[in-house]
Amino acid sequence: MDHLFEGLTPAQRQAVEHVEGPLLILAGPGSGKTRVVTHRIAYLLEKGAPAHAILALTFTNKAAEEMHGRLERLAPNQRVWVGTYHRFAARLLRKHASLVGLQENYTIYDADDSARALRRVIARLKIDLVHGTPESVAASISWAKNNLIAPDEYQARSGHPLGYAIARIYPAYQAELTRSNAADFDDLLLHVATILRESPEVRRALDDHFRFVLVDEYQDTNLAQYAIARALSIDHPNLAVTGDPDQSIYGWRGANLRNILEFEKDFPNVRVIRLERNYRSTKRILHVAAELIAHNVKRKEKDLYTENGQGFPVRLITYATQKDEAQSIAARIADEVRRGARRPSDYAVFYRVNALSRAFEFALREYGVPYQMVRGQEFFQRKEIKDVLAYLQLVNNPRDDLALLRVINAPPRGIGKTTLARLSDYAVPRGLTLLEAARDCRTIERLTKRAAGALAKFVRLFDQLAEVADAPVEEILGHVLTGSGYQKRLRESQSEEDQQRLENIEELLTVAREFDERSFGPPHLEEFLEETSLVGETDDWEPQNDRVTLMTLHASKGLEFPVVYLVAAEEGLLPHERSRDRANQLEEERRLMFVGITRAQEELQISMAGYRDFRGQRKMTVPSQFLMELPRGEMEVRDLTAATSQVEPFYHAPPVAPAASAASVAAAGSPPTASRLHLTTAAELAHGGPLPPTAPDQFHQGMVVRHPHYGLGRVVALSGSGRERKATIHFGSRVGQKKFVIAESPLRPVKK
DNA sequence: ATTGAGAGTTTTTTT
DNA sequence: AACTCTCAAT
Repeated sequence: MDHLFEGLTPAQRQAVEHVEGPLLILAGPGSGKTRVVTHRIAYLLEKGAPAHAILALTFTNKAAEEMHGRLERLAPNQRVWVGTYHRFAARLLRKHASLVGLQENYTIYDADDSARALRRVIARLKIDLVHGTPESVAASISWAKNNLIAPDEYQARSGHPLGYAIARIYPAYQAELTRSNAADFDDLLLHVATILRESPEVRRALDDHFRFVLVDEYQDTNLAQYAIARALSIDHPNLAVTGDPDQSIYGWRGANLRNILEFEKDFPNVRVIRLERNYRSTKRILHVAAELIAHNVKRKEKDLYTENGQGFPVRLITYATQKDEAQSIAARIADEVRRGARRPSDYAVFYRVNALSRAFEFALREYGVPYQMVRGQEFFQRKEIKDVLAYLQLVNNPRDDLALLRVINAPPRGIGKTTLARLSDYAVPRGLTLLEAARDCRTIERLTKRAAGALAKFVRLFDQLAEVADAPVEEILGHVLTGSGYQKRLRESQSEEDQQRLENIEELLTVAREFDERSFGPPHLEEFLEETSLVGETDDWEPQNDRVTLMTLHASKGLEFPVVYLVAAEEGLLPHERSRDRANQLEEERRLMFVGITRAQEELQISMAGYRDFRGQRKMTVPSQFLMELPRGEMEVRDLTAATSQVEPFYHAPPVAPAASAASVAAAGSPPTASRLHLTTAAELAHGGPLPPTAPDQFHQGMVVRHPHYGLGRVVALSGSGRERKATIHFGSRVGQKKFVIAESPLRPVKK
């Protein structure tokens, strides 16, 4: 057990040894918090706590993975539940869906889906949002949900012009979700909190099951999340939370600082441990951070200190233009890497908004420096991916009207606006889903013959897909792609864009295949869908990739890098213009900058540009007010407004890194493609032994193959792995579909 | 019903 | 600048 305490300070050790009762760990940046938490879990396990009794909740997938990885090294193969709040809630909701009027196969709507649903509701209610947009309504509803205000409890606050509209829209929106058997992100938390409040048996059982609950980034907890953690810690109040009020940057999502500032009131006998020693940064960096954050009024004073060296002065640089800023940074990185002083992965560039990444991507590519951009969601947000996933969603949950609307005319089937309006007019008064209504298409008088025919055909497609709903996900996906004609349409298209879409769909097939391989027992469609809606692309960020990291300040939380470039420290961006009016929002922006600064281990550069291009316009900038709050004595301040850098690219990326071409933009932005494909192949080689005469991996979704007896056919769907890999082939209408185990079949790919 | 052109708008941050 | 939405032409 000693290995768990090795190298820990007394304070850290106390935290690790704490077993029973509430615990609050106030951990400054770089104070070894994750280490303490994982060691404590390992300690609990060694003390005999069963793994399933431990629940660790994080805020982001990235944090969950980090924790899980470290835990795996300390205590291998222990099945401790480590995951995000949303994932945990999604699982619980699966089990107890009926308590809140849902079925276990409910669909999770992402922000985009819920915006669509909301727009439909607003249109149906014929509400004219005089002083507002659907987005602002969505924000208000989200706020209400995060604060556990149910649809019927929502009261228009005086002075809120949208209030009355929202008081009408919110219940209707919620009814729409329930009717569609769907939950939005906020619902996952709200529903679970409701279940825990209204069903004492369930609450007690879960409280009893999860004896030890840990919450990371507690300062970012909103009321719904707080209610969940609290409800699980009543009979067994072993709730341990870690957090740092100075790093609370999710106020806009309903995070309530109160939760951490008053934890001690909620749990009177709480043990408070402060971790104030910083192991990460140099003295100078830490000092700059401390000076900045001291300007916040609403905070608990904290003494950050470090035994690390002074380090280099923090650089504060003003460039002439955005282009100069990006180019000099790229040039400097390229130079240091070329000289062997550092590796690309030592560097990170942080910006306030994603839109700023472009200039840096461009410059880094120009200098041949490999980079990876951490960007939320992206992959799963793409049109073609959402379309294809919507088919799966509909198969999984036929009540999902939104999914139906998305796919019913993608690819075009001649089912347009008018037909859908008529269908909806038929469905709504009868309480039918759109799919059910479509089944009645022959009896709906107002529909044209043509429309009815198209609908009937779609229903037939759905029924065919429903038949394979229990197959491995990759196989279902295959049937979707062929059956719907989606893949065919893209394949026949001439446009470059559609070819890219095809590749993205290939990628989705790979994701599905990996999911199938990873599952214990038969893969479950609904689990796949849960995973894809709750996991952003962010999670593909690989620290071991030797690339420069580009990310938003928000995404940087919890990470550390030897060299940090914090760019675009300008008024309107940092602090962002939308947070200037309210004092506490301004403080949150300051905390955001604090988070960014404290990611740096050895070197930090903060920069701004005199001019910045934004939305096509070039505008003169104003330095961030935060810059005035930094201690100039520690810093090297330079104004390069007059200078313009003119350096040739000289560093050339190693072969693994993408070359500078149009295609590599995507590759650099979304590393998964190559690595995923590669990993799958390797795994299969290990798994399947010597390869059969026909390598299963030669077969791809949609390709043409030859069978000695049946002749030419096309691959409809694939599933399984290694020797087990099976292919469903369509040989034309006379023969129909046949399924083969590839390794034992005489099938051969046909070269084009 | 579908497509294409023009107008208008935009995301701050994430699950 | 890039994206979405609306409206008119096919």
